[in-house]
Amino acid sequence: MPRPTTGTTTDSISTSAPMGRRERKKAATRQAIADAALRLFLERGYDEVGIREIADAADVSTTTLFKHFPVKEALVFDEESDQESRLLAAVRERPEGQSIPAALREHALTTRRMAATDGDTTLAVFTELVARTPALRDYAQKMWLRHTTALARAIAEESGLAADDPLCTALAHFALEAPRAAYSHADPREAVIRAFDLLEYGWNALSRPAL
Amino acid sequence: MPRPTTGTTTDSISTSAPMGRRERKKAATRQAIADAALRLFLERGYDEVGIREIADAADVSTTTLFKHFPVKEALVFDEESDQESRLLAAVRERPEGQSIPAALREHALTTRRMAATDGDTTLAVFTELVARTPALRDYAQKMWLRHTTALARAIAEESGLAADDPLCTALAHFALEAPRAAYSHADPREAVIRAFDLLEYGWNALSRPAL
DNA sequence: TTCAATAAGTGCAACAGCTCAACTTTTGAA
DNA sequence: TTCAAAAGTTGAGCTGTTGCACTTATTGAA
Repeated sequence: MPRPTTGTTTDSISTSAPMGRRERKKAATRQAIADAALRLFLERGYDEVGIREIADAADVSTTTLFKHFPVKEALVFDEESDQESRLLAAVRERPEGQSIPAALREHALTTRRMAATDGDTTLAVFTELVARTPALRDYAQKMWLRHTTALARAIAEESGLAADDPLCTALAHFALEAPRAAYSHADPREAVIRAFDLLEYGWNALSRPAL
Repeated sequence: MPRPTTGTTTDSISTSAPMGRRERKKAATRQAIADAALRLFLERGYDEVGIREIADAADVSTTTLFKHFPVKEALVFDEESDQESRLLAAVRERPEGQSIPAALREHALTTRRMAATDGDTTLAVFTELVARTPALRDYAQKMWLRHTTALARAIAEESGLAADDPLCTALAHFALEAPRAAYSHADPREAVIRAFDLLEYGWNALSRPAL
């Protein structure tokens, strides 16, 4: 998910704990690096900007940069844990009567890159950057897949199946893969919908063995 | 898929065309590189062996090595096109009355890493190498995913759906992802079976709109 | 047989991403 | 005030990978 601004800001973080000077400085450094990186990436393209250059622009050493971001791709994606929360919430707090796959479909359509370009140009440009850069696409995909386990657990709880039922893992994994499967289609949105149809029918047939 | 021998061999290739000296030498060089690489990898682990060392062992320059194999991971996996053929054949030549997902499940169970350690220790050791090395796991996965398009087309032909029906893409993609979804389970075999159950029910419900 | 075109291979330098070890500064608290 | 941990720096260096200029070997045709 994109960061809200590109300008150098010392954004307060949503945690209410009043962090000390130390933490604030650390956050500021991190932010400066991320801002510099995003600006350069948008200007010239991801592959055209090197780590050393970003470090220079943020006025830190490359070593420091890598202490804040484990790999180059991570400079682009922040807030991974927030995403996981939203994903799980989409399942847990879905409307009455909505199936789990249906909730996941909705979440996929509104969140992940499927969002129609509504207003926010910054977001649109950011999205385009990711879409155009294979390394970033791959990384984004892996990011989502990292949440498979948590999602599978949530699915198990919601459905009453055993926590380690392979069916839950399979649904979780496939649901997170769906946008990628749809990526190369003429109409990705439609492709996502159909992919979830597949999952929904299968799930409904299998998740209530009692019926 | 593993290569049959580790010893340096100038294996004849199954193509009947009597290749000239040039092509033969090229193939021999390639084989020497791959053999050296595999031997070293098995001895000391993938990450512990560098490109320069492999090139030395095969007595070629690193430049030459990269002319034969585009990336380090490719040193381990050969015969990618053969795999694709077998995958497509599994769908096209499935027994009468067997559904497409069922055929894919069977193929997944008998081929990819699911094979019980039956006899061939070389294969077992090779499989273990891949399983233990994240970079190789990822690469193997990408390899399979590269066949999504071809598989989707085969599925479309066999089912009578439109060639670009998203349902075919989705099934193809999910079927190729299934082993990975199952990877971390206590009983991966069982997990693969259940994952394909999900796909099979969904597919059967959706692939015959006329019924 | 000769010869030019082509492909394979070489050597080396360089770049990009990333890590390591040793060292300095800042900071929070005792 | 003191002191250990955390944050940051420096600089060297490793690894995968590429570009470039160059040498050979093989081949198909003249």
